[in-house]
Amino acid sequence: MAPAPRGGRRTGGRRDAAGGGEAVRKGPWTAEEDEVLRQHVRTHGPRDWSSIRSKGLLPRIGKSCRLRWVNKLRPDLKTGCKFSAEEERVVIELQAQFGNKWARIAAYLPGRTDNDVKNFWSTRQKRLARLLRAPLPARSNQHRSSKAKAPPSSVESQAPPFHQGPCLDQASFEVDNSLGGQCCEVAPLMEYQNVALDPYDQTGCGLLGFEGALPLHVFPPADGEASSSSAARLAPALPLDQHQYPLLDFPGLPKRCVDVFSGFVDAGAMDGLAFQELLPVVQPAPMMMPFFCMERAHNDDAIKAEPRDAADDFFDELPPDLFNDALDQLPLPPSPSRGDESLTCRSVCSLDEVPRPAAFD
DNA sequence: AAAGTACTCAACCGCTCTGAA
DNA sequence: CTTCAGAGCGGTTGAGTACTT
Repeated sequence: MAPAPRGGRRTGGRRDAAGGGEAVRKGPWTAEEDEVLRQHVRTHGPRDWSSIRSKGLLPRIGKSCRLRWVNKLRPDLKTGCKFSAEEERVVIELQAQFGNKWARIAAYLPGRTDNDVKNFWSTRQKRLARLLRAPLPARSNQHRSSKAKAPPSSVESQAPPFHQGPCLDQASFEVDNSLGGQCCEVAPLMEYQNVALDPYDQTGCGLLGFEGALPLHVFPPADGEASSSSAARLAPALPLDQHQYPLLDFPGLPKRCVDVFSGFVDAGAMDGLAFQELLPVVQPAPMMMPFFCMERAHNDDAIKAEPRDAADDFFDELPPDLFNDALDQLPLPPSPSRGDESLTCRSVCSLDEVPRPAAFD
């Protein structure tokens, strides 16, 4: 049953000086208005929104008509169902890739609109902020400037710098001055989120290992591996022996989720979002964030035998090169100058220079 | 049951982009 | 080249609902 129409804000029309004095209606749409709009689209297609008002069909501005169609009336919309875990995963992945380009992200989610994605992300941010018991950060210039004119060729061709994790605006992690004040780039939460959610893992095993306190690299598929998203791997950006390994305390994790001795978390024992949200909370110190080493269980028959869920099928239906494209676009961090690679989170070597953990070979 | 809080989502605003004149 | 209007996008708001205390 469809929920009762929500009360829109600023209901009631007002005079629109630019519209020739005719009252412009705002606020919630009625079923009659929706039908008029549908009829217009049937006749003219989803365009000429302004003509709806100019022809006297509806006392709504074209902008409002377009929005109503795009967000509510389009026949292919998934209405009334929450984002699935896989949709969440896609959003997180693509948000890390594209930033707050909701329309672009929504293009990868059939039946979802930019508004849906935006609302989902906003809700998620609030939830995370609450979990962190910290207010959302003051809006960064970086995000404010999303509307600022950027060189067109660079905006689309360059993904956000690796260190500019968009999630939470890096809010909750202060610079760790214990590293001599040199580590000025806070490791983006998104990296951890990505790993926690294991967006490349199609095995369903959900095993995530934590081994250190490093940012990650995404490895391209190794030779001979299928050129699919599942071949992507994450690995520490720096040699393990260059870093201290913090003792990790996961007070919030259900005991059954953590194998204390192996250091692996059974992410499958809790839903992805909860696990993901827990991560920032349980980190003892900013730069002591553990990294999570992807454990592709190629050889684990038991894991392979686990039934695939609908989430996996969802990914199967995505264009096979979707994530390859995304990975291809991951910016290569600048090559480090010798000797300072341990100083900053982003001072990591190019992918080719990153040592592949033996576990992946 | 009431009050408070969190969540969802529709719809607005302001701005940028784009193409036609 | 400039102007202008329409389309599109991202940010924000606030009402209604769900959940918790």
